[in-house]
Amino acid sequence: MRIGEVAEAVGVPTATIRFYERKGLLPQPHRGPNGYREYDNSTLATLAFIRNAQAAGLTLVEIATILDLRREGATPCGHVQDLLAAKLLDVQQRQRELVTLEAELGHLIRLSRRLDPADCSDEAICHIIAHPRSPSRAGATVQE
Amino acid sequence: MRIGEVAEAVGVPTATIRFYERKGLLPQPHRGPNGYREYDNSTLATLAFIRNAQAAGLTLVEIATILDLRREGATPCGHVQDLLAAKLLDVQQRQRELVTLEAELGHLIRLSRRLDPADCSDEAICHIIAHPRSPSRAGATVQE
DNA sequence: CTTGACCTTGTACCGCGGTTCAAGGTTTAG
DNA sequence: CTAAACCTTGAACCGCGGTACAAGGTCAAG
Repeated sequence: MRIGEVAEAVGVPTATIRFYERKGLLPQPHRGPNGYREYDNSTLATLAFIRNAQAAGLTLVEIATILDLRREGATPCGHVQDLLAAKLLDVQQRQRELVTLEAELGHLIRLSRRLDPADCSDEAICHIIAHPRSPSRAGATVQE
Repeated sequence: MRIGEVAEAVGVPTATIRFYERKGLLPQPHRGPNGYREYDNSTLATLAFIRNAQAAGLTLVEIATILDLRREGATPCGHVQDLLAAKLLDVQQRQRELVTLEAELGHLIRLSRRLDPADCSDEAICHIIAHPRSPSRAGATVQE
């Protein structure tokens, strides 16, 4: 198969397939006499795997480590278990941060309904914001 | 005050202060005879505002729109209310995505305890992954 | 023989929020 | 006088996951 057919079959742009190749997610494919990349069905399987792994929240670098293990002949299942467990912790941590942020936003929105814009001083820029809840107590800085 | 003192007082690198200036978050400051930036207390207030707004999950571009309104002489409170309301929806949407992802990860991890690595075929790469839950039903693609 | 669809490569660009580096000028303490 | 600590500018770089563009080669249909 040529790259366009693979792209069509998997629903991914050809540029993305070349990008994955550069990143080591896909092996260097055979080349036809014209220099065109030639793929077989295993490439479709790998691309499908990448999609599923992405859906599980894994990064391309993490996915690459799995594919590398497989190419070395190992069974990457143990490594995958580790990655998934770590990812679950990440996701739960992120959830906690978002819950904190949600509470903060709710707090500010409720506050904004009590405040009169006429009272908003120039120096405060906007008096709705500038009401940090728990100044240093409930740590967990959030970056979105 | 010079940039280093401001940085010290607010707890932000000097490079970040110049970066904010380039992005329009801070106005062009007065310059001393040596070309050094000269700041007054209003800059400290603006930087504190930026920190609080970031803690509320606002992006620098969003914060800039607030500061711009204030510099035009307007009271940005209404705009801030809109931003916070939109941000709350974003956060809640993201939470839903993370709950879905958490469930998916839990599913895969449980699955991995039932599967024997010896059964993992080469072509599947890893049989733990490749079990998409609700193939197209519970939409909400997650990008982390 | 030309047109269009496909392929090749290398390179630059996107948002996001900065950080770091290079090459110089200034000021301050000893 | 000299060294350290400060300041200036412009520019490149980081991770992340691609996307886009330019300039060319190849191939099939009409």
